[in-house]
Amino acid sequence: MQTTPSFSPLYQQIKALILRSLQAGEWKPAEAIPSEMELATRYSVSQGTVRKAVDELAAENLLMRRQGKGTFVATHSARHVQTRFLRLVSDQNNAETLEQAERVERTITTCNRQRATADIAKALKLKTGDSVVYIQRVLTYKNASGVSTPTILEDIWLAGNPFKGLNLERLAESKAPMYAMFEAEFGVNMVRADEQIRAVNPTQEQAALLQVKTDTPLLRVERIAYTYNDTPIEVRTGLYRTDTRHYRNELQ
Amino acid sequence: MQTTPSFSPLYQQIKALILRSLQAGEWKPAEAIPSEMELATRYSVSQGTVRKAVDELAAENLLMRRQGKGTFVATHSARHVQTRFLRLVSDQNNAETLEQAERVERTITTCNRQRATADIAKALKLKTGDSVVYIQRVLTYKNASGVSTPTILEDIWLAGNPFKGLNLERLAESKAPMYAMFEAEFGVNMVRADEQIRAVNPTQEQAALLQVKTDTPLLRVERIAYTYNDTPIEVRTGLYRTDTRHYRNELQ
DNA sequence: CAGTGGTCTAGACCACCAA
DNA sequence: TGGTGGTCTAGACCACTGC
Repeated sequence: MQTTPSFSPLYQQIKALILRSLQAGEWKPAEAIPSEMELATRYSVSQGTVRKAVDELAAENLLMRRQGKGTFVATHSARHVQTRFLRLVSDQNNAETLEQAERVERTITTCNRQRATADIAKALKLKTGDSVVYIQRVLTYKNASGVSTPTILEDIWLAGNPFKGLNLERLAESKAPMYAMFEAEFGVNMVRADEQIRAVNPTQEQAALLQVKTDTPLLRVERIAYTYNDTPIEVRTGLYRTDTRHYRNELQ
Repeated sequence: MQTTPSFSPLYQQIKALILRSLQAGEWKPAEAIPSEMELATRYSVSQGTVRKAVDELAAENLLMRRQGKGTFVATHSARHVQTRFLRLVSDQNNAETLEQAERVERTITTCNRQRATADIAKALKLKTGDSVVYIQRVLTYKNASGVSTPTILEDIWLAGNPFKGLNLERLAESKAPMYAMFEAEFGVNMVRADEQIRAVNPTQEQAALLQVKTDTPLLRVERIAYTYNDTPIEVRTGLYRTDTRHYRNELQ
């Protein structure tokens, strides 16, 4: 054992190897990866070393462990993690709301291919003018009384290359959350995101889409989302109404 | 070894014992706790079991490990963790800004003892009418050109009991961040917090204190902060100007 | 140099799951 | 029943710190 080519702990090297396999798509989302013993023999290390590598990947939400069953590649399709990246929740955040799976309607208002502006290109680590997919959509929540409230307006820019063939039709016919669809249809797994939050007023057009007045304070949430290896792949600007909902955060 | 009175992993029991010692103040913030070997003999378990318990406490930011030196009780006084609970950062978030330690001026506008309202009491797990300390303050940032901008307005309610003797003078004379002072003077260590974020407009009074117009959109950040064992001990409502700063968040 | 945390191993046993 | 992850141990060695 103990190959140590460059100097880093063995388990970090194993972690990098597993990461590479994930990235290469050797194991797809929701599939099981080989057992700890198999990985140990494959990499010629002890089970404990594999365990530590897998522990870290599980802590970063790239893998999911299930005792007695195996270790699985994280997926956005699993029921309880669909809202992993959506921090806007109802003010009466009761079990009820979670049970009812929050009837959300997604309306795509725009979907086309564009040339990246300097800002977008920089955030996605592309060159200005490179092809990107632009999407605008509105999320509308329906409460128990049947009242519909447009609540979230999103402008989304996706790196063009990984999303060849994405268009309005394919978006519209997908009923799954967007990240679950990206994963299933394009093999793009969102793993991490940074957000910057500000309070703003909407423009005329934005106000119309959210059915609010232009002097309504809204949250503007600017997100950059990453796949494996810190590769930025999506820029997303969300406008959130916070009259009956709030952005929740836990500080540790 | 292997006592297992109730059923939970040994390392969880060890973790609970260490937590109890922290809570009881056996080891003060910034002090070293006993070495892993000492703890192992003290609790009659192997070093590996202690290690796993300490690992989890370190992951939760209750302990800090330093190779070759020891394991230390987390503190809000340490230079690089002073802003652990303040997520509002400059838009040009460069090294410079961090270096310069962001000249902040804290102005206490109010400090008195009050009877808890129903809302505050509930959040702090007290009874309506119990004694609480109320503080209002303004944080003003000074940039390199010497321009001062009042940026954060905070209303703070503290559980009365742990903060006996806290008054305007003691607050005013403390130059350290508030949580560092709480820790040093009252033995209260903030460990975790939940925040709810909305976009709002300020009232007349709030607008005056932040030197903005009443139609300026602001972030309202409602925080409940906890000590050991998930005991709520502070309710804090912040109003943040986001014209040159933003609330940053990392999603995983 | 001695003492601390960090890594790695090998092996035992437990808890959970499915067939 | 056999396979999976989860716990626990004992011992070896490494890397960092400070005297």
